[in-house]
Amino acid sequence: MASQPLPKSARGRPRDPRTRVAILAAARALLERGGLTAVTIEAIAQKAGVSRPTIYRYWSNAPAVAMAAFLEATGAPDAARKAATPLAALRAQLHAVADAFAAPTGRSVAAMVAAAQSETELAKAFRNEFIARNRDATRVLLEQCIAKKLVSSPAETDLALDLIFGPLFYRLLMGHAPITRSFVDRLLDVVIPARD
Amino acid sequence: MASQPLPKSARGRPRDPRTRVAILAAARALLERGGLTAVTIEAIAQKAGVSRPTIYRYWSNAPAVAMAAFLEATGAPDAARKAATPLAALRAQLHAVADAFAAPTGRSVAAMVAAAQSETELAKAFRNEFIARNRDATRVLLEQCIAKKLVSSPAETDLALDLIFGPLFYRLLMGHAPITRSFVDRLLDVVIPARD
DNA sequence: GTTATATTACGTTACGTAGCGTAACATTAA
DNA sequence: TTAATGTTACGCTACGTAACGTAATATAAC
Repeated sequence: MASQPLPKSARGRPRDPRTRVAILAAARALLERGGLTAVTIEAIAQKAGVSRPTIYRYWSNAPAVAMAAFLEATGAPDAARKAATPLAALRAQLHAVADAFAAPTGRSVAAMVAAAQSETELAKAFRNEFIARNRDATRVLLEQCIAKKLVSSPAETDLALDLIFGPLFYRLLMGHAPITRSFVDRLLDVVIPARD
Repeated sequence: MASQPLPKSARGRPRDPRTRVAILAAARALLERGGLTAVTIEAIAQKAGVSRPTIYRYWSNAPAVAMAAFLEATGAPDAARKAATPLAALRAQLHAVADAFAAPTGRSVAAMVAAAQSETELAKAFRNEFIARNRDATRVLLEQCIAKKLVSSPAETDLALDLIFGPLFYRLLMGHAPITRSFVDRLLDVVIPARD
């Protein structure tokens, strides 16, 4: 009897899950230390104890690996959970963003923004994952604030998001001024002044 | 009488001014078409009709040439000259920025922001020239508006500048929404609401 | 003035290196 | 038997530099 061909994923030698993990961990470490230019296939291979061709069997090029590593290391924002009010939650979440941007992670974020400028696929992945994640989480909190009339509601939520995240990324990328929690507070004072 | 040694620039064969011009023009053209990755020393050399070593005698690497070409092509902002009031001038200048960011020039700006992430020297040059130029020009107009009480004065001018340029760069780099004149207008409505 | 000489710009050629992306083949795990 | 992985080996692009010769200009010596 001719047996049905098994699905690809079940035939042959399975991928060693440690391979993927090792590659991403190596890429992440290289990214944080030396920026995007340090993330070469050769360096990843050596650091991860994996052969170069194997990496190409997972991703198409070095920036793609870097992006995957970055996105996997960057979970959904969750700093706002134990806040009492939506406004406090919003503030807490943006403080967390400021902290991350000011820390070494910030350099990785900047590197990914830079990488996304030259490759469409990377740009799409970055926008749909990292940017959207932060924007959406903030949008939810912002709309809760509006619904509960905790703030003078801004004309448009999307505009407000640009007014909040724009300056944060601007400082991150230009480096003309530090990214602090008080900077976030002053931004919020302008964009969504507390009611009364 | 032992004559003083002449300044370096007066001895020997003078540089052919066309060399520098040709290199920068070639770099600029390559930058606008193919982004930063297209600006290689080899491509510049070929397009400019100049040898590779000659380029290295002027600049240390390809991104440095690209930055020089970009900065030379980007003069000081001047769109605000024939405006009637400081507020109109401010608006006109920022409309010009929006137009530039929405045009092919915008891609060059984004490419330079990206390049500035990996090299300190480039970052400094970019910040001190391009960013400072735009910021300073806008600051002057903004302070005129405040002095004449045309707007509700923002708490800090620098914060206002971040709130204006931040979202513009944010949209340029992320590409999640278009950069239009009405976007500028809505930004200004929030950051410096017109008085009364 | 005319002629040497120093100095600098530029081209040509060549070199070694890094990193890329791919192909061929052997080995290993299911 | 099938597919994952390692090993090795290519060819390619671009880099950055070095060596050499020549062109252009200024200064100095006569």
